[in-house]
Amino acid sequence: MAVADLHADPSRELAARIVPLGRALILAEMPLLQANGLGMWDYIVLAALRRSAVPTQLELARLTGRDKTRIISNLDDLERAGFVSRARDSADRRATRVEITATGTDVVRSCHTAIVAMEDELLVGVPDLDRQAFLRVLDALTGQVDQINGSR
Amino acid sequence: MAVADLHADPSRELAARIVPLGRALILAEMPLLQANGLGMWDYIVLAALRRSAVPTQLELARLTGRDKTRIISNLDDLERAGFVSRARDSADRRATRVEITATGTDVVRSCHTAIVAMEDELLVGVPDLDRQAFLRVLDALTGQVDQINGSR
DNA sequence: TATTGTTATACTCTATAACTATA
DNA sequence: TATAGTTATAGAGTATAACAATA
Repeated sequence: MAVADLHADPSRELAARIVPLGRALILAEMPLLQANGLGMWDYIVLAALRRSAVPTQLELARLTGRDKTRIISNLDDLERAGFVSRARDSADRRATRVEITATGTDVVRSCHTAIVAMEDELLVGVPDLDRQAFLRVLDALTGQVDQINGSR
Repeated sequence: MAVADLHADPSRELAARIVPLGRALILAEMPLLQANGLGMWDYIVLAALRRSAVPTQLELARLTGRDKTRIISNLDDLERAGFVSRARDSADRRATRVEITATGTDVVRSCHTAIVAMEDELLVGVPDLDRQAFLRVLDALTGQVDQINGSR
């Protein structure tokens, strides 16, 4: 079977189609992030902080799916770069409040714009109705499979 | 923002939707594979062998995206379990020809059936036209993004 | 005693280099 | 000299355990 036919093979399962696509998308995003001095996890963390203020560092780790011990080095880097600020919570002095800075917001917005532009380029030949159906099914699948795996 | 809204957020990029879905799908497949005594890579290798006879071990590694050094332990396991057979190529005695056995075919078919059934369950509420559009866009995206990343 | 952030440790996965036997 | 398969080593990524400060 030719490589070109491989993806269109109806016998291939969803995971066999979706996982390689995810890998390829990340690969395509990498240079866009690196141009802004960010690693993938840096961007994920910054994007989460931009979407909504996150109470504590632990909550941020949970929200981004990153381990609480692994998110530390990311926050160290981001703080050193001036993209986030950390401060002890005055109410609960065990907790650390993380906030995105103005420059951090600029950087994450710049990355987001570049990524969306790249993705629009990918979808240039796809009809609008197909795009909408794609996103619909994508969200439906995510909801279903998260439910199976214990909702996480 | 509530967790349920997170996936439907139109500001989230494709990768941020697709990668977690891929992870979740693999997680959902795991128990089905383990029930047949297979790991994920075992299944990927067996499935590739079932799809088409692969000339050599190296070719098999390239086709499945596995490192040529890492596929060895998988083939060792699969051979020990009687799911594949290995034999030196008589024409080029450096090369090893790998073939799937009858029991290997049974096992991979059993896994495939279970996985497809699981996925059908996931898509139970999705209209046929949406499914078709989903797969269309999925294949289109894969083609585009592979092209960007050097077609591999 | 439990929890937040942190550090240290171990374990998995992967990539690279080096070895053998063939060509 | 180059290639297929193998082994050994080192690196990155992850999870687990243990610790200090606070509740």
